[in-house]
Amino acid sequence: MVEKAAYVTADDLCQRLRAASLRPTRQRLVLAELLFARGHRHITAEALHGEATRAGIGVSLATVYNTLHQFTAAGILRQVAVDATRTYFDTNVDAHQHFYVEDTGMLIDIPGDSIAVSGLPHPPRGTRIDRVDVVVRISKA
Amino acid sequence: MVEKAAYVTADDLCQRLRAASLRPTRQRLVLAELLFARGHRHITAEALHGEATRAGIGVSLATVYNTLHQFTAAGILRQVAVDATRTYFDTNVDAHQHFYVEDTGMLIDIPGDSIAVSGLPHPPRGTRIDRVDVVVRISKA
DNA sequence: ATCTTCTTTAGAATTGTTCTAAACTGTTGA
DNA sequence: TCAACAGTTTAGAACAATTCTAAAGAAGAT
Ligand SMILES: [Mn+2]
Ligand SMILES: [Mn+2]
Ligand SMILES: [Zn+2]
Ligand SMILES: [Zn+2]
Repeated sequence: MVEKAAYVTADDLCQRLRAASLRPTRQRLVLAELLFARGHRHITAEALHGEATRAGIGVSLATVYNTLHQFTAAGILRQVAVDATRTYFDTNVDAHQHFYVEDTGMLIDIPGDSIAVSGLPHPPRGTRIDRVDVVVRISKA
Repeated sequence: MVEKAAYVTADDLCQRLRAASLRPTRQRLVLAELLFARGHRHITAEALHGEATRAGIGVSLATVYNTLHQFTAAGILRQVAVDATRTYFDTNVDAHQHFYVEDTGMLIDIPGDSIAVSGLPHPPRGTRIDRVDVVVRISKA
């Protein structure tokens, strides 16, 4: 709901990792900084690996995947399923929805309090609702 | 909206293929029958290939993929993106939404007229909305 | 029948992701 | 301070889903 402070210190990130019982290694700090230092992001593993590499920090792709999954398990990231060919990770873990630009593969947040879904039938007996995802697919013109 | 007749004849299927400028080959007819002969289905390429093979008809996996994509282009199938690891094809092309059972990978239709999404912001200028997908993720207990 | 075009297919290739096991690093506490 | 242990990283292999290639086969038109 409330936007995070624009600047996040290395110490902040350290805390966050410790809180998740993750050792603050060089790799995790670099990735955490790329992910969380400036506002929210929607990014794929490959893209994040590219950024780290371009930034001159050696992080293997395996570590990027490990880290993204650990962060997701820790609840500081979430996955968004919009396209069968790539997995997006979202640094915004508040309830919210997405525009998906099919031409470019870009995701745009829709604040959680702007959209309402009504008329949901009961889930099948023996199941409970984990989440309601809304993806608004848009394209040029 | 209206449910299709329970029985679909081979001739029906032929027509449908011709209407899409697709030659009614043995393979396409077999796949069309598996897909459309009895109510609606949500199925992956691999699963459909398995069914065809088990039914004793030789259809290559490449042909299954080709056919599913051709049917999708023709508007008699649509794809559903719920899980990054597999692509589901849906024989129900009317406006409707889904429950997704995360434990089993099963999809369950939610009639289009039961759910309403309100409060959608305008799409970014220069884009138009193609579709609004709602996925209700559910799991056991 | 013949020709043309469309279709099928085996197998290779590609993509995105996960696994393995060995080397390395952070943390702890003697 | 430093060994010892547990947690972490990584290259590379493996895997799963899907697409591509190019050659052989089947359909429709004449
Ligand atoms: Mn994949
Ligand atoms: Mn895939
Ligand atoms: Zn988001
Ligand atoms: Zn459906």
